[in-house]
Amino acid sequence: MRYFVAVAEELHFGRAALRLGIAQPPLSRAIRQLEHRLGVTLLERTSRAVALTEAGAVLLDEGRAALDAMAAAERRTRRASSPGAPGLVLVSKAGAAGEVLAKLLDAYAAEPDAVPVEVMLCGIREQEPALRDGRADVALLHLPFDSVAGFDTEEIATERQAVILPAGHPLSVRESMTVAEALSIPGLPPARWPLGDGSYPDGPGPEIHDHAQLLQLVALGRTAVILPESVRSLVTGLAAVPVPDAPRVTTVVAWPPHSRSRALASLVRTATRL
Amino acid sequence: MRYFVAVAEELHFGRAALRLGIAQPPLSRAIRQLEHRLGVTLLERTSRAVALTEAGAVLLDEGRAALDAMAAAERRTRRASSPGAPGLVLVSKAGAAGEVLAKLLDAYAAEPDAVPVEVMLCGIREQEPALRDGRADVALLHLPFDSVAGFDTEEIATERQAVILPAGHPLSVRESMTVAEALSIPGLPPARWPLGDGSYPDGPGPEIHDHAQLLQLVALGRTAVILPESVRSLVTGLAAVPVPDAPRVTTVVAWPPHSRSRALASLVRTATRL
DNA sequence: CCGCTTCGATACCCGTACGGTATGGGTCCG
DNA sequence: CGGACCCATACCGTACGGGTATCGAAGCGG
Repeated sequence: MRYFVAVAEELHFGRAALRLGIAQPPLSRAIRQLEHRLGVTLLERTSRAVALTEAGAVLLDEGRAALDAMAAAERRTRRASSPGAPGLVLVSKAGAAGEVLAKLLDAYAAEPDAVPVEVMLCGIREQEPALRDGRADVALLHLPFDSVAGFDTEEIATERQAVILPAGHPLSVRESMTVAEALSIPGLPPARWPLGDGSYPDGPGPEIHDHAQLLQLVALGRTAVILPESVRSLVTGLAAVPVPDAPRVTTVVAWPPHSRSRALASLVRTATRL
Repeated sequence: MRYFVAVAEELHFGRAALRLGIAQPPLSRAIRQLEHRLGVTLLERTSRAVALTEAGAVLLDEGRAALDAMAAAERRTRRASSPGAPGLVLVSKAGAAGEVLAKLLDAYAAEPDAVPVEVMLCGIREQEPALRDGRADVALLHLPFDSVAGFDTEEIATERQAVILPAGHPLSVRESMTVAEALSIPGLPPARWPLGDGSYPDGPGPEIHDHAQLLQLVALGRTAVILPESVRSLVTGLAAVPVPDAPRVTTVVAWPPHSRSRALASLVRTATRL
């Protein structure tokens, strides 16, 4: 399965073999054997190019999920033993959910059955994979930006959004703005967020990988951005103008649905009481 | 992984080996190698008994999920090719959701991009595993009875519940009943539904596996049961008395979250328009 | 138009790792 | 104390995965 996913992603046996650390002929053979075992043609090969068939595309999707599940099994099992390891790994976007995160960690630490929690801060669009492949046990996600597909969730906070501007910007004296106004501030093109597949839409604004980078770009006067109001408390030197017509942002705690960890259940219970 | 799950479920190397179709010594060795590779003790063995460690319990959970994902990948890939196979497999509880199901199938069949749909009817608590391991692509579930953990869902219908009685039962002339009344009808002990782990609670009523069996038991005057009103249309010879204080039942369509099938998306879109 | 390059498939060889049988050793029971 | 039970160890054979060398088809440039 690892072999097939590599080939399907590279669409090139040579590069896939390199990535897998094996030679190309065994890889070709392995894929042929897989096709034979399934009774299905997964790849259309010409001597110049490789293309996925319909069935191949299905197996790429499903196979990725299965490999993630396997990796998750291995990681979580390793962590379940070894007392040095943290009891729970919580993943959050760097620079987001600061207040809520601190409150949650404090409240949980005060619980009688609390275990050590490791906080893992990562970029945008990195939380879901981490949760799926077992690097993390629980995440703080933000609706409607993040997708919660396939996870159990509990809402823990909701807040309005504001447009974040460089301090002293002429518009920072405004009482409120509309989304349309915030997206068309002269000289401050809106930042571009990654799409579902990791690519970026076209446009004049900078490409964003995480919140720290984003807020620095705002401070430098290169962009403006609509974000939950609470980020204001994270950085000085930025102005925030409420945007009433932007959707409210809901912070949710999310975890893999089959999890039966008592520590996780306790953390979630704490979160719902915030 | 298959080997470990077998041993963890049987808690007996000999039986597990039998189930796996291999001899016992290679199985012992395989488990030891797994433990060594993970650097974790998974099983506490004495010469008389085998017990799971904490880490072993984690691996049993996660490993089951991973094996399901692998099986799903294999099944869905096989079905994605082979034009004889149905394009979608929809699983529903036998005897439930009759009207909604028929309406959904009709509406979907009228869509321009409809593919053949195979309907798989199964017992209670069988839908979730079927969806997870790829035997089915989409399910009709009923809240709050079924758990939708780990699936994407869309609501398609909601209805009141009624207590289903043998025709001619003295109470069948009532305009309505309370839950408390319905659960304590003399001579008609409430049926016992399976719990999450497949076992049954104690009590006088019969153990239920599917709705067909249940309705037959009602017709025979052996039990009474609170069910969504629509089941009344399925069977003649039964009476239904509304139970206003029972929770309303919501029928949802559920599917694995990572699915990207166009046919499934179309079916879901049809369902939401019902 | 012909070589050269590119890329997947084939042929062949080798080592390892998996599966099988036989047996050992600890524990509980009669 | 012997026997039954059950997991571990020892040993052996084979089959499968991986490596190298090479082929054959398809673009592409001179």
